[in-house]
This record gives sequence, C-alpha cells and structure tokens, in this order.
Amino acid sequence: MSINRARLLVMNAALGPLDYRVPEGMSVEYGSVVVAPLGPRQIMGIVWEEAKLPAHSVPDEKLRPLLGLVDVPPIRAELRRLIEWTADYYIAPMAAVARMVISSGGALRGPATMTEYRLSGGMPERMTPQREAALEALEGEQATIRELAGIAGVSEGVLRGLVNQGVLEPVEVDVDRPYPRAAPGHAVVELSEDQQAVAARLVEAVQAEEFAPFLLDGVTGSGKTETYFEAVAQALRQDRQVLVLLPEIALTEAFLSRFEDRFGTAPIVWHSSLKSTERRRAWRAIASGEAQVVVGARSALFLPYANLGLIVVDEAHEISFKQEDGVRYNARDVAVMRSHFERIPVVLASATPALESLHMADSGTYEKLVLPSRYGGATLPTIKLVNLTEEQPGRGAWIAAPLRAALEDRLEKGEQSLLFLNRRGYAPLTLCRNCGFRFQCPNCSAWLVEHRLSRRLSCHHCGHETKPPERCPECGEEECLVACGPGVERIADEVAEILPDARVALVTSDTINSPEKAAEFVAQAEAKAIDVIVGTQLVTKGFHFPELTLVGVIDADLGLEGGDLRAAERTYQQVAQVAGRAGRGSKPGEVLIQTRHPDAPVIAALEAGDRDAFYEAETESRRHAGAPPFGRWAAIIVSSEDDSEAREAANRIGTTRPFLDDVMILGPAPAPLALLRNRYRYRLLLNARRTANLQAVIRDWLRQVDHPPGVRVGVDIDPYSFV
DNA sequence: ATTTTGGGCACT
DNA sequence: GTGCCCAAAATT
Repeated sequence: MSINRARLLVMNAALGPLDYRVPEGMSVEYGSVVVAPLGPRQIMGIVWEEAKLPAHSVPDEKLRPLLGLVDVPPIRAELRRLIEWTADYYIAPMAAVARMVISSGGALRGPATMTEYRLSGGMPERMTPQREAALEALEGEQATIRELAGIAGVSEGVLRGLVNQGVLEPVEVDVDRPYPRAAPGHAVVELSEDQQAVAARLVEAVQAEEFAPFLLDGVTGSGKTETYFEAVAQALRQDRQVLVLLPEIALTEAFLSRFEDRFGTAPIVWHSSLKSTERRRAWRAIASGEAQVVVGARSALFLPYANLGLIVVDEAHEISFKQEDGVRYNARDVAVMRSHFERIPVVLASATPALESLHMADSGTYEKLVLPSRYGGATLPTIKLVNLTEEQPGRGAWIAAPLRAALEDRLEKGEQSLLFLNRRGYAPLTLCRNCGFRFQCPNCSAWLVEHRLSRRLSCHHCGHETKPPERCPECGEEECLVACGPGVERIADEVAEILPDARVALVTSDTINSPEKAAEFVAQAEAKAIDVIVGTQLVTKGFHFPELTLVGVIDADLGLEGGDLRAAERTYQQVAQVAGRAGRGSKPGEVLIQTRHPDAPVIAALEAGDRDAFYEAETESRRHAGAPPFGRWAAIIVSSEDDSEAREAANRIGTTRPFLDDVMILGPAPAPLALLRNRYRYRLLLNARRTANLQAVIRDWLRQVDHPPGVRVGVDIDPYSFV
C-alpha cells in the first residue's frame, strides 16, 4: 500500500525539512502551499522535491497528515530554483528566503473581506488624552484596529473603546478587488534616435522570451525610463508581467506619475510598509497573473509572479539594493539570476553603473546599450572644483566663497540651486566645551546626531533618541554644549544667513518621509516656489527640475573616509548623480565641488568629466586589491549581547580557519561598529580569488564550530558596507 | 521558534 | 514525593 508523502520546506529557519502524509481527498503538487501540524501548533510550508531537499527519512507510520491546502497558486519551479540558489549563494536558510516569497504570512489565509475602521466624524462622550491623540492622528486614515493603533501610537484598547462609542466606524473591504488595467498604447511618446534604437532592441528581447541581460548605460537626463517603458509596453502587449525595481520606494512619486502618463494607470507598488490588506491584495494579484506591472523595493524581487516577462533594475548601481539584515542578498544580482531561471530579459539601468556590471558588459556577458546624450538637446553641466585648502569658509561655515557667489548669482537670476551633503541632522557630534564630554549612543559605538528640527539627539544605527539636556551630563555645566561639524540642517541655516530672501527646502528622509511629502516637494520645486534645495543622497535620485542650474557639493571627501572598499566608486556615483540634476532644461548647468583633495583620482575624474578615466583607474586599483570583479570578498560577523562571549566565539572560529592558497582570511577583529543595537560584534574578512569556491569553504568551516545560544554568526557574501 | 522533557535541587 | 527552575531535545 502506498502512502502519499509530501516533503515540506517549512517557514521557519530553525527547522529542517519535515515529511507529512497527504490525507485522502487532498491533492498537492510541488510548490503547493500547505498548512501542517507541528506539535500543538500549525505551520505553513511549501511542498518540495525530495531530491532537492534532503532529510532524515521518517517511517510512513510516524507521519502526521497535512491539515490543508492554502488557496494560492503553487510556487512555480522557476521560483523554487531561485530560492535554492539564493540560499546556497548567500549561505542563508532556505526557509528565510522562502519567507520573502510568502511574505504576506497569515493574510494569505482567512476571508477575502476584512473590516477596516475610519473616523465617523462623531465625538466620544468623554475625552481623554489618548482619545484626543487618536482623533488627531487618524484623520483620513482607514485600516485595521491594529494598524490604526500603530499609526496613532495608542493601544488597541483605546480604539476598541472608540469603536463602541461609534467614533470609529467599520468598513467592509473586499480585500482582493481587482486593479485598473494598464494600456500599452495609452500615450505615444516621442523618442530620440538613440532612444528608439535602444527601445527596439529591448522590445525584440521581450518578444524573444529568452534570458537576456542588458546594461542600459545612459548619461543622467538621457531618458532611460521612457526607453525601457517601450519594453514594458511590449510585455503588456504579450500579456506578461513586468517587475521594476527601484532603490528607494519613498521617492517613487515622480516615477509613478510618469508611468501613469504613459500607461493610463499607476502600477502596483510593493514595499515593506504596505498595510496587510494592501499586501495581500498585491500578493494575490501577482500570484494569479492579474498584476501587470509591479514597482517595488528589493523585496518585490522574490514575489511569486505567475507570468513574468521582464525585469528592470533602475538606478542599478545603488547600494540600497543590497539587503543588510536577514538574508544579505544583492537584489541587482539576484534579479539577473531570476531572469536566468525565468528565461526572460533583465535591464540594469544606470548613468553610473557599478564596476562589476560594466565589467560584465565589457566581457560580453551582458549586452550593453548606450544613451550617450541628454534628451531634447540639453547639455551636460560644466564642473569646477573648489579647493577648500585655499578657499576656507571660516569658522562654523561650510560654504566657500565661490559657491556662495554662485548661489547669490542664481537667486538674482531666479534660477534654482541644489546643495548636496550626505549627512542628516544638524551636526554629527555634540560635545561639552567645558569637560570634553561627547554624546554617545548607549546601544552602539557611534555618536548621537543632533536634529534641531525635531529637537532630538538620535542614533542613526539603532534609532535611540534623547532630548538634548540643559546641562552637560558629565560636569553639570550649563550652556556649554557645542555642535561639531555640518549636517544638512546646518547648511540650510547657513544658506538662510547668506541669502535671507531665498526660499530654502530641506530634503532628507526626516522631512520627506511619505509619498505625499515627496509629491508636495516636487510640485513646489516645479512651480518655482523653491530657490535652494539642501539635501542628502535623497536628492541624487531621479528628480528632474528644468530650472535647476547650480549644484554645489558641500564635501566631496566625506565618502572617501572610512574603510569601505567601494568608497571611490560610491563617491563618483553620488557626485555624478547629483551633478546630473543640473541643467536638465534649456539653461546650461554648473556644478561646484568642494574638496580638500583636488588631486585624488576620483575628484580629478569628476572635474574632467572623464568617466572612462575614473573607471580605468578604479579597475586597476580593484585588480591590485583582488577586489570585485577580480576577486571576491565575504565577511563573517559574530555577535552577542555579551562581549566576551562574542569575542570567544569569534576566536574559536578564527582558530579553526582553513589554510588555503586561493582564500585569504583576516581577523577576527572588533567590527568597525563594535557595538550595534546592544550587540558586541567581531568580524572576519575573506578575500578569495575568482577560482575559489568561497561559499563551500565558509560552509565547511562554520559547520565545525558550535556556539552558545546567545551568539549569532552571520555571513555577508559580496559585502558593501564594511561596518 | 515554540513546546515538551527531564535532571538537579530544595523543601516537605 | 512535589514543586520549581533551567537546559536540552523534539517538532515529521
């Protein structure tokens, strides 16, 4: 008698594969999402090929029966292979990768209608501080009680009280209602000759329905988006889905309106802060094939598309495509692998491609498509250096005379300027003039950053916040705390001093923290209601303001400090991208770069506008260091809340290291951020030749070592951040 | 991850 | 013997 067995990949990283009996009347296939009993509990799992998920065999009679089938399409083989590849490459548990696929968790089960609540307009019988806060915060919101409680910052009990009094009214929502349809022919866009040629090649690739990786290399303002929209349109005509990955979903507003202009409706947006109903609706539409175009942050890459026909990674050089916690994957690289398994084209679009991507294109692995000039005859801006060793801005100031003069000139002419400094807040360090005390985060080895707008000292690593005290906590002196160094808030103050009449907009993740705020900012800038924009890296991305003619880089040397192996490349990309905001309309742009190292190769290449020279120099330096693409890096990070426990575990790993010709192992040493979120961290670095099987080395090595329960050992393959 | 179990120990 | 705490084992 044969018993129908099913091997499950269960959605829990601490558990191995588990076998179950498929009960009479239930039919499952590979990829089916099922619910299984686990002790007294239930767990979700995916039915997997036994051969691809080895497990200790359990006799038939010991198997418990599956409880039920989740009503979603089975996870397709292409995606199952991607889950396996990702887990294998990044040395992560398969369950952790599979969770990114399911990602909608409990929302997948349960009913298709849901009760959400919104303010009815009524008032409670008795007003309390919590109720008052809730009434204010929930204006215009509609969500579940749990989500509303999160938004309002009050407990769910408070809101249930308001429901009973009729202040919050229930609304029945059809969770899975359909999305409006995008029309490939909604608007016809006029493309330049270059754009047409590139678009034609992409359309051809979409038609071919085969794996085809492209590097779309186009200068800032060359119209990359409009060009790949033609490939999107072709996929729509073939009834296939499209995924567009964007680096920062907070500022997709501009992208969404361009998309709507072209296709008549906004695409489906996917990011980590979707509400559970939105998440379920999008997930099911994606899995059923109803979703046509999905625009998302990196997490959208692992969704179970029914019928994917094209992936676009826009601003593909952005380091935010690298996930830094949980499964540490690089969405740009995994996107190429997904395209490989799905047998579809993938487009990596950037004006400043990563050296790795450029190398793949030059070696013929990726097909390179070039947009060499700006759209509509706009010219690239002229670039000048301001040598800060000669032009010192003076104490407490950071804008040197030439930049100051240029700002005054633009204001007179009624043109817009943009100042870039990649530092949030007012000042990166606060200290006591009297005793030298420095404000440090209690949970991390980092200074607290002063934010004057919110009147807080905050840690940018763990989110710890305190109010700035009246007196020094060390010596008790009053009025002795001084801000050291500049942040964008301080630069905005300085601009207000130099140009008292200018309208200054501060653009950081602190001020532009919602799509609405982003839209408001863009509208103001386009309406010329802003004279000077002061911003962090947020302003380097995608904004298109025709009246913007001056870009000032406050400190081009910032990115070069610290031990990051890609520091030069990142500096080049950031400055080139922000420079690319200038002169996109009819008036030519000017860029002033403040630096103390005008002779550094990166800075010199930026001044000369010589991209090739930079990439050549950087290539040589990478070759010399055995860095990507010529060699590979990996980091092993050992952490624990107990310092000595972490150090001992790191040392145990260090003493069992393998000795190999093609893998160099450094450390263990305290990580640059030796304390992060209350965990002490030690790090080992591995530098491998391309020929080495780095993952196998690490896996075999770490398998031999055991750790106490509080110790976490994480592996970061192809790391970006070296903290 | 969560639940069950079992050993060691103090207390009756 | 019983209750309690904690670590280890099991979960299919």
